[in-house]
Amino acid sequence: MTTHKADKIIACITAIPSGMVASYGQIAELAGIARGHRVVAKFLKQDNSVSDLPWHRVIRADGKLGFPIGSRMFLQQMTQLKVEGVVAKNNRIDMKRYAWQPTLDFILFHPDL
DNA sequence: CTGATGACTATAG
DNA sequence: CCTATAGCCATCA
Repeated sequence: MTTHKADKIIACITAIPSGMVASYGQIAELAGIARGHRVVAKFLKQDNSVSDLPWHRVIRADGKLGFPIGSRMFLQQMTQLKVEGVVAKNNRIDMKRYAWQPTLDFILFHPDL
């Protein structure tokens, strides 16, 4: 996907610090796509080619992952998150604790977002 | 332009 | 906890 929106989405996902996570909706808003959570989902579904993209830090707003519990991708994502210090209990992640709060400087650094 | 799609979300029961 | 539903929006055929 070589679109204008894609670049912003990539920029935002890349900005998520290790040890923290962000929801699809959160990324969409930061990328300038209000209520475009599904756009982010579709993007990740197709563009899995981008290397060094911390896609594992993008999870659902309710703390669950975007993959079916127990699936190969699910386990891979959970493993990677655990490595970064993000632990889940009962296949869920405590958003109150791990949700990334974009700093003001990040937002100001991307006026167009 | 029209309709379909998607690793989503909020709400209701 | 679960399923069902409507809403969502950029992208693509």
